Amino acid sequence: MEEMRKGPWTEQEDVHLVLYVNLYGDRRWDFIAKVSGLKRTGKSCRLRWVNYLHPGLKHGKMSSYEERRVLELHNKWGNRWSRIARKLPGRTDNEIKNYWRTYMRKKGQEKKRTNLSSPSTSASHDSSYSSSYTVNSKKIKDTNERDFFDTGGLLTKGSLNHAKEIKKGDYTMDEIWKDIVSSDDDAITPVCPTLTSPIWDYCPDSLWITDQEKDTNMIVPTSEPFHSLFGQDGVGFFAG
DNA sequence: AAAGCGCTCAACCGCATGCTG
DNA sequence: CCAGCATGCGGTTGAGCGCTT
Repeated sequence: MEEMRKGPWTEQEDVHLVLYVNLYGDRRWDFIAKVSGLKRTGKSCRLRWVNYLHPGLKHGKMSSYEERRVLELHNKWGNRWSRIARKLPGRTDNEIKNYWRTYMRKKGQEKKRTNLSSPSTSASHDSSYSSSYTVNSKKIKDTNERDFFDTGGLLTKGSLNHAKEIKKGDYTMDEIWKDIVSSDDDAITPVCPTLTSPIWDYCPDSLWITDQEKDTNMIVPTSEPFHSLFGQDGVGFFAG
C-alpha cells in the first residue's frame, strides 16, 4: 500500500481538494482521495473540507452571541457537537468542541479559585472539562437532517424516530452544567446576532443549512481561506 | 534573551451508524 | 438478514504561538 500523508495540509493540497470536491461533490471521500492524487485518506479529506475549506465557514473568534448559543445548546443537548454546529452558521463541530473545552477549563479554574476562597458543598464535582460524563451512552443520529456541510450530494438518509432522542435520565453532566451555569448569568437568551462576516449579515440562519432546509445555493466565500486560494478566479468555481 | 508554560486549533483515531449489494 | 464498505461523530493529541518569568 502507498504511504498516506499525515499532518498539516499545504496550500497546494487545499487547492487540489477544493477542485475535486467541486467536480465530484462532497460525499465520495474515498473516491476523491483516490482520484485527486492526494496522498490522504478520504477521512482526512473530508475533515479538511468540513473544518476548513468549506465555503461559508467563519474563521476567527466567536461572537458573544455565538458563545451564548453554544452554552445554551450544550445545556440542551450535551456533547452533540455536530448538532450544535448546525445551529451556528459557519461554525464547525470541531470549533465548538474546542471552544467548549477552553470554556470548561476556564470555568474549572475559576471555580477552583472561588472554592479555595469559599468552600461550598457543591465542590464535589470538578467542572473542568472531562470526557467522562455522558449525555447518552448511545449516539443519536438525526438522519432526517440534511448534513450541515453537504454541498450538493443527494440526501438519502432515512428518517429517524425522534423519540429516540436524548434520554433525559442519562444526562449526568446536568449537575455539572447547572453548577457552572448557576454561577453565570441567570438565563442564556439568544439575542439578535451581530456577526462579523458580511456573508452572514442578513439572516444568517436562513443562509446556513438548517434542519428543515433542503438544498441551498452554494455561497461563494468572501473570506479566507478561499480568497487567498482563488482570488477572482474563484468566481463561479462552485457553480456546478 | 531565552526557557518554561499555557492556550488554541488543526488533525488524527476509534467507534458508531448508514448504505448497498 | 447480513457483511462489507463509506461516512459521520466525539474524544484526544500535538504543533505552534504568545505570554510570563
